[in-house]
Amino acid sequence: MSLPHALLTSLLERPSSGYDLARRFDSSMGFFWRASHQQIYRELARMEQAGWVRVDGDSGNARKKVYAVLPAGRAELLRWVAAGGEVPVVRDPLLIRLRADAILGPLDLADQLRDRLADHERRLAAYEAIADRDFGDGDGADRTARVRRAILDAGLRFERNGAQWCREVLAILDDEARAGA
Amino acid sequence: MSLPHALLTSLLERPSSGYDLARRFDSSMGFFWRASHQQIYRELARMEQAGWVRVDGDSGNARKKVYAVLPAGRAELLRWVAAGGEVPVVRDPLLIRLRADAILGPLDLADQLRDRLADHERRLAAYEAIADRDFGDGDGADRTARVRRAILDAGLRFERNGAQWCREVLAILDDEARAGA
DNA sequence: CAACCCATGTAAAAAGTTACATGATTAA
DNA sequence: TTAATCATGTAACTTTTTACATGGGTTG
Repeated sequence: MSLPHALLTSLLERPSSGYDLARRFDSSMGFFWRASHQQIYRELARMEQAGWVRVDGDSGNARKKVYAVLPAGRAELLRWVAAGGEVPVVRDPLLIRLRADAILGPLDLADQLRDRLADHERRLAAYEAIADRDFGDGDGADRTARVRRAILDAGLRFERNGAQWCREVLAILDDEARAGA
Repeated sequence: MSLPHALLTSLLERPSSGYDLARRFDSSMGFFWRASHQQIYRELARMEQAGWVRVDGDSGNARKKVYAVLPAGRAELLRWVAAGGEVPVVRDPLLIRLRADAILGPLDLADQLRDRLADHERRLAAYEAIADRDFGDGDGADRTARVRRAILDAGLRFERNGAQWCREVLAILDDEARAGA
């Protein structure tokens, strides 16, 4: 499982509450890992049990629990990073739908592809904004910045590639719509 | 859930046993959906219960159960295709590892990136072989072939893009290895 | 004072993974 | 005759999703 390690990484960057982490998993981190707040709260509780994190002296708000990584958590993260091995799973229902379309005949998927394209473009714009803000100045960058930039590039590439594919498929579907009209 | 609909699509193409389906999910179909044989057998049993498929007169082998789609299954598939809506989840542990590397300092990830690159290249070669075999002759293709080709293109693009990204990241990591030596 | 964001959880259901289990057929 | 592949399943466990639940603080 990778969620606890994603959380450890985030907490090493900056001690945070479950709520803060949930928001980060919704936005910037969301493109390579997603998790609901329920998952995050449960996992934080487990990690505290395991002695990987502790609740810091909360700042101001009585309900807010700010977690920080303990040495055991750091060790566990390093162990997991070195272990490697998992291959990410790809699962795209839209491709199943396209396959059904190929077998059963035209199933009117152009709108769904347009939605997907808009999705890619929206995220691409968001990532480009982050790129401009955080890496805009150029290449006087240190190692940390270069690696972080590489992570962002994975997202940029993914969205650009996905958008371009959507356009190609739409060209096929729109073409036949014209021919059929 | 999309697994039953992936199965319905496969069964519409050709009535098959759970074992056949499991093999297809391991190979050609594997790039956009994966499922273990346990999942598949359980799901086929549910689908039979629901009246979406039935066991065909088995051919020869007494143990083999060949499933075929019933009208209710076809209707369910069409309903699900039209419904749309899900956004595929992206979850890549390697990006979490890279993030840990950015925060904690060099964590020796070059080998893992080389493994990932080899993985992309291996799958790319497999998809290109399928492309040559099934779509090699050119563009005198009918609609079904064009849509099927579009599905394969999603895989080709994904692997090419992933491989290219790996090479970029390796350039960064190898660069600093040389500088550090 | 209403609406919205902050903040944390519980419970149940669905989906996916891992381990275990069995037996037939086929090719070397 | 032994090993590989065909063929189907059960059971236990883990992970993820969805629905439900509560209450404080802030701003218009």
